[in-house]
Amino acid sequence: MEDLFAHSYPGTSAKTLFADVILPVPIPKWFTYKVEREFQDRIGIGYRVMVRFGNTKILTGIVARVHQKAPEAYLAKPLLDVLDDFPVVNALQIKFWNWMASYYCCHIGEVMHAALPSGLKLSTESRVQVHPDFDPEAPGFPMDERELLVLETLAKHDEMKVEQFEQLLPGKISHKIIKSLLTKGAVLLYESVREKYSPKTEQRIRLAQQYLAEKGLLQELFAQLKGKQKQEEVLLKYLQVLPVFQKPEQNTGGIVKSVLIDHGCSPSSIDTLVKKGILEAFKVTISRFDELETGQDQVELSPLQQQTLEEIQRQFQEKQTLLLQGITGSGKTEIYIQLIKEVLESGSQVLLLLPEIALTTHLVFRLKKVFGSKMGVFHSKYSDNERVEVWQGVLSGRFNFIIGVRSSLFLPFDSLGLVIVDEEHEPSYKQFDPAPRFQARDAAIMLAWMHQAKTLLGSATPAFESFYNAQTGKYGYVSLEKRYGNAELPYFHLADILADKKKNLLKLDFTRILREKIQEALNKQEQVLIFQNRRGYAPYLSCEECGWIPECEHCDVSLTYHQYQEELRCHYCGFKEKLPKACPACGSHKITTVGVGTERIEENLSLLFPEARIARMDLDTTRSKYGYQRILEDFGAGNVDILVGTQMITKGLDFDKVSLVGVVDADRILYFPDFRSGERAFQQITQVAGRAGRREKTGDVVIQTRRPDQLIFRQIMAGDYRGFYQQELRERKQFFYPPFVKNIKITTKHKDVKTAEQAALHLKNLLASIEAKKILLGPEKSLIGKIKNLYLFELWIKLEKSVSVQEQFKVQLMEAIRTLQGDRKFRPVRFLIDVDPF
DNA sequence: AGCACGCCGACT
DNA sequence: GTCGGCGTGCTC
Repeated sequence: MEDLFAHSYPGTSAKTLFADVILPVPIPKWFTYKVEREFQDRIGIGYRVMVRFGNTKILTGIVARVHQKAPEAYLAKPLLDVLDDFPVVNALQIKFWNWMASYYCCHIGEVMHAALPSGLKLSTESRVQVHPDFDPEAPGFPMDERELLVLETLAKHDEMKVEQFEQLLPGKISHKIIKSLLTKGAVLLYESVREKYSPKTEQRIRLAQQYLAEKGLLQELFAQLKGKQKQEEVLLKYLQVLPVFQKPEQNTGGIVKSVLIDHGCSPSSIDTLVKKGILEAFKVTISRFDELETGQDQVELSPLQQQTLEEIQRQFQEKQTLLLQGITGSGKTEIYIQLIKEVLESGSQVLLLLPEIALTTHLVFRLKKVFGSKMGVFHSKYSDNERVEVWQGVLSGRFNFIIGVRSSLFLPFDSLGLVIVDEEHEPSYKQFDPAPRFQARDAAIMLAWMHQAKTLLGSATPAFESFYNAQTGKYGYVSLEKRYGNAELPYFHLADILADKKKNLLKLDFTRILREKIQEALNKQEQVLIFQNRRGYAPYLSCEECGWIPECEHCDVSLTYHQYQEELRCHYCGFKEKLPKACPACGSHKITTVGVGTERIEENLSLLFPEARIARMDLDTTRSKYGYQRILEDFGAGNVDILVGTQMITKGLDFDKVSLVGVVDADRILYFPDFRSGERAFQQITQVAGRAGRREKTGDVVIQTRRPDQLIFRQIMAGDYRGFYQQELRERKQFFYPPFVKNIKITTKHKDVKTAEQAALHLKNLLASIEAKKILLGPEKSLIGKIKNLYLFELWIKLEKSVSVQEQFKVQLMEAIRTLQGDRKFRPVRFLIDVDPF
């Protein structure tokens, strides 16, 4: 009987509901909470809920499942609250999170943490208040001075955050005092929750209704205001901007207050009129993004582009994923636009992933012109509020096309039709830290698959894995390269650093040929790009007498010299130190800089070419939200002759006047202790070289190296990606590197060297017994052996390329780590797992 | 991960 | 004696 009743009124079901909640904690579990009656008919998958976790913490979680099965092993706690009227996360996303957690060996809570903009995560603060029943006069417990101090301070405010007491009393003592006051019943401790997201509002002004109804009143009013010139002015201005008597309905929306002020009205007079009840002030919620009309920008495809587009469409019929190889400036953008248009017209959503630094370029403006306000941009420099608005925009359907960085994979899409990953070879698609350490390109393919959508990977110099997958037929492949000749390839010059040095021709790190080419370009008023992949002034300092090098106290790295602040800094833990006047080892004053950073190159250039206008673009000069854009605009406008920069200059520059590109130190890219260094050198040098010469002009590229005889340079110069690929592939096969094996890197972290190493060694032994074709390497001290006083050891696993083997292996790997952590000796050791590491 | 609880050294 | 170190266990 009861059940029948429950069926007809689901909200009053007699059965208790339970919710499995994902919480942002690294525990490989879902947590089951009881759903109280009041929440039963407004809960479901993807709702945010507030729960008590442990004794004190209050957390925001996401509901992953609602069911009726009470947990057997424990008593479920009740949900404290359901935060939304509609789900903010959909079931597909939860599926995606689960995949990511299992593929990248992390906890779903960590994925959730990365996925939700923090504006959607509630923060709780512990607050303290004087207990309402507390009587300070009552003879009760004796209070000591510190307790009285806290009570006194508290009495002045009606409530305080726990952290505020830390200023009053040093750190941890305040905790104790509050605790003792709590047991004495003098104070009340509670968690207060606040929504972090706040909508943007705008102050508006309108005419009070009564004046609108009766015209006579207004005339009277003007008579009254005679002599009050400023106020009269405001009113006149208002009527001028908004002719409310012709169109009374327009008064409701009023005018933006700042617009009136911009028209020369005095803010105080406006306020006075509002106080008198003549004008009304009100607030409206507005979007943080400009509403743009969908542009009418027409895209014309060239015959080659049209042909390529058709080929892409043809291959998409058979393949889910497709690699489009096309050199920069070959017209990929127009093809993207056409594809996106078609998918949007069919009613599906589109996601275009870009590496972070490519996101502020003309490409975005171009797309904005075409797709207008239906396109959302998701930036890493966006504020939290802006991110929440993009999230909500996808949820509400306001945006059906998103262009964004790797984390835009997590936006709440419900019907993706196409995902494009541009510059798919870019290393910035891989997240290093913290978990989930995912590769956005690969995750995008999985996400697309879950949506039954297509993925298009675009690059001029594809990642080896992608090209391999295309070669083996796993992906489709379309090329957008000119077939005959390489008319667009610039003239390459290899400059031998050592040879010039011997002949005394190397001046301030510049070879003769590069100096001459720069001078030539300057004479012709053409622009120059100088590429140096190291920011700062100099990597490190060294004593000329004894060779002493300043090192960080907490990390196993040398300190970087920052000229501007005259200090030495650790890039790993933030440790700072004033520049020593004398060498602490031998007392010598001859401390010199070793190595070259962008700052130093900039300085050298200004010495070599005093008449040139030089700018620098690296992490340090582009930190602000629009810093990058400003430098690019300046360069584009021709206000700069020479632009020095890191990898950033390989992106987004598309200027006709660049006739010369210089690579200061190619060896730095080439000799990186990493199996991908060759690949990366090929990609980076090709990319930056591609900036030289456009359209009708052929540019020059000068590559400075100590080893000009290397094969890779000839391949770069010939634009021979395939040749390079073939040769490199043979090496990868021979030495068991991806794409022939699956790499997993495990890093152990502990304050004691021995323990860190032993943990890795024990893990290796446990893994050795797992049945799978594999190679185990290490443990070896990490490249940077110590960070923040924790020692790091690495274990590399090369696993056979079989999905089922990998899945099993990962499960057993997690088990092995759990076993190890059962050993008290290894309990405090942290194990970081990196699947497909770089 | 955080956080509380609990058992040991170095100070008023 | 207390304070505060950090090893240990737990979170629905």
